[in-house]
Amino acid sequence: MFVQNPSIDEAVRIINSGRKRGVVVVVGICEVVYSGRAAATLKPGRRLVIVKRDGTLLVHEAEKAQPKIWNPPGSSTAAYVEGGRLVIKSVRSRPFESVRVYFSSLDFVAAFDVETSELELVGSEKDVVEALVKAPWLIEEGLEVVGVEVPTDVGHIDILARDREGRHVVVEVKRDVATHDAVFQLARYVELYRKRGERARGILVASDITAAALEYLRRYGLEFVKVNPRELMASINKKVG
Amino acid sequence: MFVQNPSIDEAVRIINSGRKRGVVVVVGICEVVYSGRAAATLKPGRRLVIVKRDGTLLVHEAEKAQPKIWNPPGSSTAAYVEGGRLVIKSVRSRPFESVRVYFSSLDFVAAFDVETSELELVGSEKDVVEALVKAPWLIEEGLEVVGVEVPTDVGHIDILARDREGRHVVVEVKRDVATHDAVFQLARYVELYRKRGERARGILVASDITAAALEYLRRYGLEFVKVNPRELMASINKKVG
DNA sequence: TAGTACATCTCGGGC
DNA sequence: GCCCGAGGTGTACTA
Repeated sequence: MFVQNPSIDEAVRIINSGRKRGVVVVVGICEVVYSGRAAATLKPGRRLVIVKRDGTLLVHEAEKAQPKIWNPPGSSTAAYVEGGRLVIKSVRSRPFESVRVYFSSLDFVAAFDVETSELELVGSEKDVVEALVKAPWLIEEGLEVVGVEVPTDVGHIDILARDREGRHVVVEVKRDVATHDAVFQLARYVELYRKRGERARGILVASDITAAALEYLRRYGLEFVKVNPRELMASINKKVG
Repeated sequence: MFVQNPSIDEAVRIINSGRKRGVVVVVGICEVVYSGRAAATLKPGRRLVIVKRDGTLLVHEAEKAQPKIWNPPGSSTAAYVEGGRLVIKSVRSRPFESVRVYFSSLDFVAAFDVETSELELVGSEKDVVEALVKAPWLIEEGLEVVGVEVPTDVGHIDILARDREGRHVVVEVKRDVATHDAVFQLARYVELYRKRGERARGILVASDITAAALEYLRRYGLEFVKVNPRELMASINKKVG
């Protein structure tokens, strides 16, 4: 169901009724006004506007992955006519944010029966942690896992373990390049034990680490173990079947 | 330039040539395979696929603001025919990631002369910092700004100042609710001075703060000043004109 | 609902 | 190109 060079009334009808079926796509020359936590306006230009059935509004341009202006799911989005122009207005309540799209000309309007499906993603940090729990020897020989996602006063410890000498080992996992933030995070956890006078080691497990982060790591007496998430997943799948 | 129920050859032509002009929109039943740092597949379903002239590939469904699958700007994205089916393939080099969209049926293909424009956003953290630099008394009476975005070993200090007693004051600014992360960040900066034996205070400026963050703040001997970004911007505009 | 942490985050600025 | 941090981040999960 779509219309080239639609009349304004047709456009309003398609946007308001077609949206429920899935996704509405509108292309035309428009101004966009955003006002909420911040504020911005887009001068007249041809843009791709998407309205989804969950209230999502996206205003895309010819570059970049992110929409220039948007309102997230749960927004109240609808079309109407004002001063002879098509207007799409979207309002989000908390925090309050409003987006209005004023069309001066319409190239195209269409509603599509697009659906939503489940995505099973493999390789997220959670998967990496799970894999390491199953194969802690990949971090260090003789490591015994004591806990996963252990809550502390200053955040969650990804993996808590004991080494062969019975020392606490805090393991912080990053699926890609670790920055100094990860080091400070790890340092906070290790500090909890060291303050209590207990011997504790900290190991940062990541696919790589920035030079600055590595320096801090050494300074704090922490360790780095390089683990490639892809290879890790592969080796685990091989082992486990 | 658009075609309903296009032939596969038409679709390939429109996608590969029309993309350069701006944005190509394809709707049809497709399977999607993503493989890279992580991996995922989408079972056959009707989806909205967008190809941008900068190589961006977006696979959208009927809900959520984010695409289910995507490849960012700079990817090599192109269409071709394989086994009688339209395939859109997108490859990103570093890190390597590949997305392939296999269409079993096509509802719609179109290329639009969408452009890109400049967005002037008002109310970002940078704006808040600038406003506070102009009106430091809103943080504390008698505060003298010494530096902005001051680089340190552990990150950039938003605002560096001196109080009436000549003490260093590190100001960390968050435009919305500050979490414990902001506190730890601030603590890192203040620690730099305190370690050197210099007296230093730390002030977290934000529109609000979580209970947990406030507790850490007190524990570290740091302070919180509530500043509403919108009111701040308004008051500054009034003052400055 | 608020708080927390992850994301194939994306994006822009600095060096 | 790497590094770093903000983002109107969005998204899922949990208490």
